[in-house]
Amino acid sequence: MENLIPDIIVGRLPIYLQALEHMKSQGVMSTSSQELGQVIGISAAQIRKDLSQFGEFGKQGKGYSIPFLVEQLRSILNVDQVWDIAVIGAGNLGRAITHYQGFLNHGFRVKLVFDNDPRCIGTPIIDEFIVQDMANLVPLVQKANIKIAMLTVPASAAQSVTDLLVKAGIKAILNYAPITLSVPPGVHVQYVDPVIYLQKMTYYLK
Amino acid sequence: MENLIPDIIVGRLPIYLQALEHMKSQGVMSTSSQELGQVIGISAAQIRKDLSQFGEFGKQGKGYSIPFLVEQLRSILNVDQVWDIAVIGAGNLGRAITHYQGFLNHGFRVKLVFDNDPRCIGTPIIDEFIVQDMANLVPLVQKANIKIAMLTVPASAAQSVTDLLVKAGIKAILNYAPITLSVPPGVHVQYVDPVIYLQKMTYYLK
DNA sequence: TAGATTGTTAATCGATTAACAATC
DNA sequence: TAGATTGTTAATCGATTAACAATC
Repeated sequence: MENLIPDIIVGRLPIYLQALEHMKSQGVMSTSSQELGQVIGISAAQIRKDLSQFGEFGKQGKGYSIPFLVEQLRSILNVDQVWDIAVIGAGNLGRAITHYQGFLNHGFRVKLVFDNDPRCIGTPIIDEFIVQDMANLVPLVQKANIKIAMLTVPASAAQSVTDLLVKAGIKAILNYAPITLSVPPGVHVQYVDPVIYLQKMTYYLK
Repeated sequence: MENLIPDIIVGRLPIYLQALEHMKSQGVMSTSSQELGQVIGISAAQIRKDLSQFGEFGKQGKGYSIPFLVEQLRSILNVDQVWDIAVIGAGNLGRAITHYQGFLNHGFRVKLVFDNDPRCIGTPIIDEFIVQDMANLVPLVQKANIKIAMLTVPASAAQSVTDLLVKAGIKAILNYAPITLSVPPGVHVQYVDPVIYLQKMTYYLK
């Protein structure tokens, strides 16, 4: 039987991975839960508890091998492979995402870009990226076997586009639109509307 | 004495506000905790409990007046005013953010944009937006009395730029760079690195 | 009035922290 | 070996849910 890991723990794993990859790129070969916790602002006990859900990755008295733990976390998070992504909406944000180099080497690659604006369809974003007609979204996403989408369309279009994405077999949506999406069970959504995060901070200001 | 509200509750208020503003724009004048919860996927009990931290905004048997609750939430979140924002990094993402219309009417306005690339400094992003030299960040942010920054620089520059922002009096940072920032107490940081959110979802895929 | 829905209390559930034996 | 740090257990802390009297 599958051991069910709380979502809140899963959400911390990418943060651990990010910090460990940074240390690794600096040539640091090992760390402790204490040191890692200091860097990312999480208690050492919590890091050890979280990791213990997945195995025993450390050595008493020694801490953790960074290359080993990076490898383990990549495997746990399924980013020891490359996931193709469809970007929906070729406005300023969609194009910025398509240009972003930060996905490479972290498990992701933008493969298709869609828009419904005729002035935009067929134009190149970079060399190989031609903006596709949203009307062809379902067959093209299905054919490319893409499971992840990034949604950068206006709020007014977001739900209807989401319905298309679900129809096309998309299982994970990173949503930049300022609206809560309705999706069937088994489809994951993460919200990254900047306004939500800014308003969370202005509560504490003034 | 100030009543201390848990951060997790504060984080839900902008979601309530977003949904209520959407309903309001549709001409809906009132709602219940049940209905609102359905829309955003949060239990009715939790919504009532959260709101009760700040006052009594509903009427038994009737629910909540949407215009009234919107007004109250805006006031609680301090977005019944307009906050000027400094965007740091005039790359693809920084420029996309500067163009984004979604801040207007939600409490925010991009006021200054900075970069350190000489080929970029002095060029206009839109009519009134000239990219400013990062070397002038501290005095310009101080003079404009800006308290909120959005950080779109590479990870390698993020911490040193953050130190400048803190020096300039910035109290809230929305960080797109893939790195945990170190800030003094009283400075708030929210993380919106897309890779973190994508990796959180790929855990559940395949 | 009768029905609906709030605000709040108490019970449940889940997450974090502290502490330490095991051991590298 | 002595010191350091893990993995894990038990205790604490906090968040969510269920239930219902109050009342519009």
